[in-house]
Amino acid sequence: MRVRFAPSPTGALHIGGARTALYNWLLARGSGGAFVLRIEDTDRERSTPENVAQIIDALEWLELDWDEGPFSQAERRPRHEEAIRQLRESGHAYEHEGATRLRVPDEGRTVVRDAIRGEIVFEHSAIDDFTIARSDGSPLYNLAVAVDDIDMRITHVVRGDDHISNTPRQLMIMRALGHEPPAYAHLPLLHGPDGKKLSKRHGAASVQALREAGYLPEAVRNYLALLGWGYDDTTTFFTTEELIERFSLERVSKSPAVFDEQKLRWMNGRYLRELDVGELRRRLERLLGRELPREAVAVAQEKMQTLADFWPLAGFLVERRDYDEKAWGKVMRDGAVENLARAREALAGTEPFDTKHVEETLRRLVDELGVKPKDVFQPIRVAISGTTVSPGIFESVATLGRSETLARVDAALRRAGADQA
RNA sequence: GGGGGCGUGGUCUAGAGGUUAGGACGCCGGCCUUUCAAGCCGGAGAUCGGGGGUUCGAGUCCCCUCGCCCCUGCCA
Repeated sequence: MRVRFAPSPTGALHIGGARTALYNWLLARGSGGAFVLRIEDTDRERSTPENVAQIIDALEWLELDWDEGPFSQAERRPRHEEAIRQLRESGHAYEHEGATRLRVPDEGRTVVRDAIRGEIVFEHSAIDDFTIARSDGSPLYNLAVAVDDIDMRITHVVRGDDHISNTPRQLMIMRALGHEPPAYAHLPLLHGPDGKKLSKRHGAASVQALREAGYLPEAVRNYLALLGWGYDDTTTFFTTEELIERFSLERVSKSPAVFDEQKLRWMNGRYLRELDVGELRRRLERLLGRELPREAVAVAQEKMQTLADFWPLAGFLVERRDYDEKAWGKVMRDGAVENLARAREALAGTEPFDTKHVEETLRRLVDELGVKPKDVFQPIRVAISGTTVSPGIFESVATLGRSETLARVDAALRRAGADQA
């Protein structure tokens, strides 16, 4: 099996393209075949080196490696011109106002045998003679694709649904050139929440945006695999090996799917929690560009859904930050300040200062004061984290350490005192 | 306009004539409980786009219809 991913470099790779690449890659890896990367850059205005680099970058991040390429379609122009010449000489194409058009017979039909949709019939009467080369001689999309797929000995063309209508044209070119076409499979398109085909206009849905938002490539692969494909009625999580083994075109659905970031977040959280702390720390440090204490990472892990969640949730374990005024106002009232002062005394004597002993200390204090747990815990939480949401309070306090915890509590007590005065 | 594709809860899907239409995300409630999550338990939500047929029986087969999307470019 020889498959290819042939994006046109129009900017960041969006998830629709990423899914097409993934499916092709799964097919190649599952069959022991080859995955060819070809950049469709014959439109010079849109194809910039930066855009090409973005695609390569996205594929690398997704860990979808290719066996051949990247080939530049533009660089194959001599071969395309040769094919155009051949078509004109054989009478399959003719010149019209300087451009070259393929002669489409009025009679007959071209049948596309699609692995996902079955046979699709196109009556030739509905297809006009179409242009295969501009008047300056440069080859156009349908010609270049047909020639390249033949030359690169592609056996299965797996691409988006939006190419179905172009398929009979490409088939005609291949046959006019004397070649048997490969097999085809057209994937349902990915739509935005507005129901339209996904494009750059739906901004956030690019691979680079997902990376920046803190998603894991393995989670993205799993999620993307399920957008348009299903294995059975219950399995949701697949290792990449399982995807390679189980993926098949026969089970690809026919209807368009809508990208749902909430579900991706959920799935990403599940993958995140499976990571060992060291690995999670490495990934966080790479994303945030700074070193992080292992303990802070361990404490935050169970509450993160994306890597980007770490800082807002647990950044206070790394550096002090300002109080959230709403949180302060809500918690630092009634007996809160007094409870906080008592907690300070108790923690000052806690030995050793670990999670277990911090918990014992604070729970004992709750008993002594005869208040509800949160009357003691929340003021501490606000004092050390600045807000009402944080990882577990005992772990947080222990991770922060005695001196830093006491310093922050003291600062909060001073502020509370100033408030009253 | 012409051609093509698609239509199962808000979303992703299972279903290849006989199931109380299954699962997942999200949502609601409960448990847990130190906040928020996670986890566990439970719940609401689909007359399978609509209408006709065929059949003892249709989401599954046939016809019609509606809706959405794609192509229709000297873009890809």
